[in-house]
Amino acid sequence: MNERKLKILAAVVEEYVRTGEPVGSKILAALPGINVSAATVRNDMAALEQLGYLEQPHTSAGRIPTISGYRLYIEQLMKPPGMSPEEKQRLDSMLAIHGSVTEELVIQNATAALAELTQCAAVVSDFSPQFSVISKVEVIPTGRKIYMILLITSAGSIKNKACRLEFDLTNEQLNWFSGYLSENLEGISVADLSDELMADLIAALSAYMMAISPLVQGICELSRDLRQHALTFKGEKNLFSYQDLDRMEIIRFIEHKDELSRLLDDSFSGIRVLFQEDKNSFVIGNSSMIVSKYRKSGKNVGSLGVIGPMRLDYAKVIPYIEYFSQKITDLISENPEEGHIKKEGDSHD
Amino acid sequence: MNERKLKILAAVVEEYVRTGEPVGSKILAALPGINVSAATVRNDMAALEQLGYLEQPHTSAGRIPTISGYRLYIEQLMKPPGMSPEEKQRLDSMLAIHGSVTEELVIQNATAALAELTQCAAVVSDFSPQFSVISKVEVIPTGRKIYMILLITSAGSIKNKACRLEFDLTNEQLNWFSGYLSENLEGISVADLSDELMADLIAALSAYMMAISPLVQGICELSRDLRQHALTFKGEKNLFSYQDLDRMEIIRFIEHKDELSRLLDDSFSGIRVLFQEDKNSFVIGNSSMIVSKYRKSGKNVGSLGVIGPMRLDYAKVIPYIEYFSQKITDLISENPEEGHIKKEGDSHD
DNA sequence: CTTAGCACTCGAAGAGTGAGAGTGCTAAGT
DNA sequence: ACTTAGCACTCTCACTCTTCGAGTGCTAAG
Repeated sequence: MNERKLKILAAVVEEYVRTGEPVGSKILAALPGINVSAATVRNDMAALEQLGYLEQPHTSAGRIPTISGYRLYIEQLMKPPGMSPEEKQRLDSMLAIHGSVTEELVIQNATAALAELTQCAAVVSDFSPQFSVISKVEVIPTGRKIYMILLITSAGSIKNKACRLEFDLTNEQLNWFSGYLSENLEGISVADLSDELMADLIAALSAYMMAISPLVQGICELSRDLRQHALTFKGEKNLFSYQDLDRMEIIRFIEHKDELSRLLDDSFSGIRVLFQEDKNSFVIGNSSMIVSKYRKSGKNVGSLGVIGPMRLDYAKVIPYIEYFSQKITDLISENPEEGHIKKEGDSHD
Repeated sequence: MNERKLKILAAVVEEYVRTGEPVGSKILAALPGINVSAATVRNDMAALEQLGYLEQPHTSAGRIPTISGYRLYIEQLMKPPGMSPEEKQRLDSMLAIHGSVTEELVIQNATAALAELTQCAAVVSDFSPQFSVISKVEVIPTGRKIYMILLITSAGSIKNKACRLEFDLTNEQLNWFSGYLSENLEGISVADLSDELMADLIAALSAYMMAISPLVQGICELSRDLRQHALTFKGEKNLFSYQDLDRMEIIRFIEHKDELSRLLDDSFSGIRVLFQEDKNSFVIGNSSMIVSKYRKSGKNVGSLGVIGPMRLDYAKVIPYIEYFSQKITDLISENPEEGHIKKEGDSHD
């Protein structure tokens, strides 16, 4: 395995990603940087095929990279072009759409930006809400026996739910209930909103349950919402533009969020690239998935990534993902020394 | 244009919708209800082609309906099977998912249900928020110079936005501002939240603007959000499963919501069916779009519909749309006599 | 170790063919 | 006057056959 073989492998990957056609020895020999004849390239390619990095769709076609080929390219061969300050600024401005004040917005914006930039589907599994604290609980009558429950967290996200009661509450009842909730829930960490805590709440309120049961149930549902981290897709429809991804598989993939979710929540660090290694894998055939963790004050609190065709400009896309996950980490981390929410236009280096 | 020709046209439409193959005279002649020979059917089909209701993909193929053919079928020929009480109940239960307490939820659920039932994309343009009233305005500090503005309407929808100020407000300032907003905005109809009203607000607060300008701006944005009715899609991805719809066109269509929005807001009554009449139309080729208005207390306040292939079981889908739009009308109308929010399980006939 | 030369392989694209589905027309039947 | 059987005709689809060319592996010479 010499230098030149690696160079040829890299060239095959890049050329195949660019054109979508199997790459032949003639084309490679003509490439700058490869200063040997087609015959030599052929010999090297035969060796690379032997090693499992390349394959031939059929005897008289060029070579295409195998999964191992892509792996080797991504891990050792590709040379991501450094990002220019202008580019960084462009990315930053995409993050700041509508002045993302809350963590949730930061993360959602970053995911949408990633989908847009890469023309792939982007996905994020955010369980940072679990590490926040209930900062406010309100019950607001909105007319006709309907009451709105609001839960606001320290991370700035709002959950709400409307409930219909059998009877209207008196002001006194409302104030009491509202006060009780504030007393007992505000300051509690979301992770501690266990079903037991909810059961306690229900027990404590049992005397009043007849009247307010839908409200209590609403609160339980909201707390469950908060605890379970949501998986969000952006730009799924980008996937449908790629010829080499099967529509049915895409739909299956999008609809089975649970498997994806399990995978994203796996603990790992750095960037991870996944392919459909075997037919039973839930990853879409001919697709690749690149995921990265982001952190909040040192703890892993979510993963984001893109799903696209295997023929992907990894040298461009991977740095984007790295940049975004680092950026999210900076923006949502609590320690102002190591990263905090800054205004658009500030520099981040 | 006699009875039999109409029967044949209907049969061609139904058969073509079912199989996707051009329909020949032999198949038609064999159909129950058509008791003439294939030759006679051929003569009639030739006449229907002359009249512009049918066309031949090529000389030796069967006939397929033209747009006019579909139109005539939809307007006069199809016989929608009446919905059984069980079916109505099934539809009703789809509407009640998660006990749709607010109008917004009712409408969103109905749209999702429609997409699911028809396996098409469903779309809704809801401007009912314009006819509701601001019932509550709150400003809630959520830490670190961040304040959350909440707008709640009488229809039960919540809009919120987080704003970052330069400095923290004192309790006094917060109470004053909060009170001022309640005083001046609560009870105002959303339709009246004009830019002028906002300008007045800004003028009145000018003395304090330095400190709270992001908040005021946030309010303006929220009021704009409320006034402009959102166009929502559900199940867009269903469209990608249809062979005869072009992916690129689908994407173009979904991304250009403005044209669609213009069309949905057009005033019309009853059900409207659209096809791609000419190549410049923004409607997807080979697709059809069926839209219907729903009302609130007599006023048109939104439209919902489905977008699917032209080969659609109109006799099934159109009644669904009619039923849902009527149901929404019932559920969101204010007059309890003619329709009001009822609990799941109640009857609606 | 590299390269030119060459025979070989195999898919893509085009041409040719037969089968089959469907038509329009004509002439006979009711 | 309308319906129907019969028939010649048309045109696509699926299939085969063939050619073309890109790309290969191997060999032998540099």
